[in-house]
Amino acid sequence: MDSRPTPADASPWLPFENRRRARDEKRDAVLRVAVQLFLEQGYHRATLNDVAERLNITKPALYNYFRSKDEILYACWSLGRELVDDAIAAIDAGGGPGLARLRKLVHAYAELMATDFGASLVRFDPRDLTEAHRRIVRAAKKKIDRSFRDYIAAGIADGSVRRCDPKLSAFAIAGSLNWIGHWYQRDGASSPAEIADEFTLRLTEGIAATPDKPARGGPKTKTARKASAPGKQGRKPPRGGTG
Amino acid sequence: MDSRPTPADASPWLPFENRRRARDEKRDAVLRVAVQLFLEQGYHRATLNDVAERLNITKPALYNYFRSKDEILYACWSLGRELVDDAIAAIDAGGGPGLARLRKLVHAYAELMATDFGASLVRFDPRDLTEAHRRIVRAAKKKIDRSFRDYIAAGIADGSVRRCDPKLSAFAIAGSLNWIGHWYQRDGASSPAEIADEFTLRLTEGIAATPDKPARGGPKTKTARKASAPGKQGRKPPRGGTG
DNA sequence: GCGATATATTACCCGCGGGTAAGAAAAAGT
DNA sequence: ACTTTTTCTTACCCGCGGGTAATATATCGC
Repeated sequence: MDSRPTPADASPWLPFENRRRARDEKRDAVLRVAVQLFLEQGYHRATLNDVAERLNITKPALYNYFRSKDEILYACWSLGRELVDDAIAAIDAGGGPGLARLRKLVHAYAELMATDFGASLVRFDPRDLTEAHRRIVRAAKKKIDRSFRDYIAAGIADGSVRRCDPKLSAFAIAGSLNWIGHWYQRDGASSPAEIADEFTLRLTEGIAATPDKPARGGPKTKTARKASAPGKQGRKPPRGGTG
Repeated sequence: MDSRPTPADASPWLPFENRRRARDEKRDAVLRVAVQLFLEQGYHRATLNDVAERLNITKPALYNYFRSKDEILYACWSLGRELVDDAIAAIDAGGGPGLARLRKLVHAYAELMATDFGASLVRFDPRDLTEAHRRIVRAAKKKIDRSFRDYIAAGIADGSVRRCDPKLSAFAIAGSLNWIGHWYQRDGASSPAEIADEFTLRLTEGIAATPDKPARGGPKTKTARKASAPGKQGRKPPRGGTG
């Protein structure tokens, strides 16, 4: 019985059936629900009871997988961090002129901001974490910021980017991207891919060395529909469905 | 004794002296301290006891001026809103080409983000407010967004701005500005004026119709040191001192 | 001075929510 | 089938913090 493929987003704790999945899967399920709830209600308003309820379990069961609420928060953030790190690693490995790398990063980051774990990078408050975790967060953010600046600086060096202050330019670009995590919603007018395409263009055309002739034909953004970022992304679908 | 001119940022409730100031001044003092604490610790971590303590009073005394914690939050936000609205009104009154108005708005908004009440516009979570207040917040944000879009659209119409999607461009610009409210700190490397100058340039050069030849000489940002935005800003110093 | 009003204090309530203890129910080992 | 181990539930603790009641102290009009 029960040959249904489990709706992919469903809880592994089916109301009273086969509870036999691996521990890690359950842990992941907790995180998926938690990040969703934390984003939806805000960390402080979302209670562990809420999280448990959505999983068809009770609060204390969560403590089999996590030691505290803030550890769950950190784990969510941590998954998002992995995604960014992978993206950066892939770009670094790829090489190319500074501007090209910057654009890849902008594109990948923009798409990330439209995912739950990606958004958690910018919507969670580090002050809710322990000092130890907070240090890690600070370091990770610094690293991301560094990537933006390095690509810009590299671009200036290799001539693909106009002279500018890499620090403030990075702030401007990253700020714009981070904000996506605050306003993007699945039922919005633009798809993540469209947003990423558009932002990649807009945020880099200002500092690109070559004027770049931005689509004289019209403001249509659906030019680069070809799934954009090739590798890196498909590894761990943050929650494939329509949401 | 005690002829000191009260350090300007100090509490009107001096430990045990002349408590005789006007009600509104005290209310304002509550808000000044509250917004500071809410930003510094986060709304949920900051307790009313904390607020009261910094004012040399006790928690229940606050209830002479506000009915609840979230009302204080709203009042803080509301002050920030006034500042933006004033800025927009001044720009609208001034007229000029779309790009010029957009730049004025960017500049004013950037400087606002470096103030407590300005930052509260983007760092407070509307979900902490009552539904009624939340609606007001939504409307206000929509209005601000509208201004950005309108200036861009006007710029496209009058030829000062290149063709682009006003909606996404506004998102990109506003996002970048909003993010200032998250990273700016008084002891940072750049002053609000410098940041505002730099962002005004960077965020609009991409969509400006005239290439604008951005300072070929070098990445020095102090070019536009001439107090930038003329009127509108000096009216109500958000807290003049060095902070 | 004296009563009325505004403003502050002390002492308290209480609900919410993170976290825990003890034990039931599955799963797994043998 | 039995024990052992893991996982989950029921029932609870308790501290924090928003909010209130009752009362005291200024302040002001007279």
